[in-house]
Amino acid sequence: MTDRPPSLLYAVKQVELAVRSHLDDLLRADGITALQYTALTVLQRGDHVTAAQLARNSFVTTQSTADLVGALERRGLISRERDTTDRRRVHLTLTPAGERLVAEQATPVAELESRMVAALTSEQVTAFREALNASRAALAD
Amino acid sequence: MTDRPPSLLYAVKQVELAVRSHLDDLLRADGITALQYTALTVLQRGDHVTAAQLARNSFVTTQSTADLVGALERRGLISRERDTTDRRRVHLTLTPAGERLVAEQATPVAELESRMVAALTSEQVTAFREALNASRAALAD
DNA sequence: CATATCTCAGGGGCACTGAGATAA
DNA sequence: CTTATCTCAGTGCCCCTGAGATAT
Repeated sequence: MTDRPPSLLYAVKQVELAVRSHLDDLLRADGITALQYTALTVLQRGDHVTAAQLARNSFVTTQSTADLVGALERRGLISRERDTTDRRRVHLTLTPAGERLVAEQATPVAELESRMVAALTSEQVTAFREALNASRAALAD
Repeated sequence: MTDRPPSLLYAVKQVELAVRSHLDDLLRADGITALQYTALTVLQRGDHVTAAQLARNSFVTTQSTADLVGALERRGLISRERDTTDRRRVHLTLTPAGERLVAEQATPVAELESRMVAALTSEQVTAFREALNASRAALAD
């Protein structure tokens, strides 16, 4: 009976759990979760995102993102605006408070990432990033 | 304004979301979640695991794993046994039904993993695994 | 009519805090 | 007395299915 290595799927999950745990610690004072923070950074990178796009991008249903969006709106971190040309769509935008929160956390979050890959060379980090991107692309329908 | 690459933390989360989505599809017929399946594979690899060990290994509190363990016990997939020498501990073991479920899913899950890294060479897969392990180790307290 | 987006209603899983019982 | 493990109670987030309204 040879000892198989633990699966890559398990390793990915383990890293994600560790990241979430540390992110939740950083964000506890702001009263938001790691997932909510991630959504804010997505909105910061590209404006005029809708809830449906957020859902497709995260492999979940539109309904699931409704909770997320609702929580962020209640906290005044994002605003919702009906598209004037396609009135089914509701665009999400960071409020000034949302922008501020993301800006304030940028440094601590970057430090967390640096700590995560501290044992790797910059070439290894590049390869790591490419492996993650390839994995994500391969599993996207 | 240079366009920073999306963070590694985000890339890890994206891959985890994709994996979970596919795992949930595979496991829906069995009535368990991706996280519950992961717990079963941990128990398969090493017996005599306790809920507290499971919690520490997953960066969550003991209370959080209580729900998980309870759900798996209600489904008859694991059994709980009080340690005779240290009677605070409760060891978790796969039942025959639990063993069977993990065995039946081993092939589909391995195929999912193969699909994920199909675009990578075996050397790149090895490097990927090592980067994941290093990341996990760096974030473990 | 078919498709896309969003919403409402209900339910289960997962994680937290806080508090307590038991045992080492 | 201190520490570790487990349990109970309560809360909120996340995600699902199913159904429906609205717009393209």
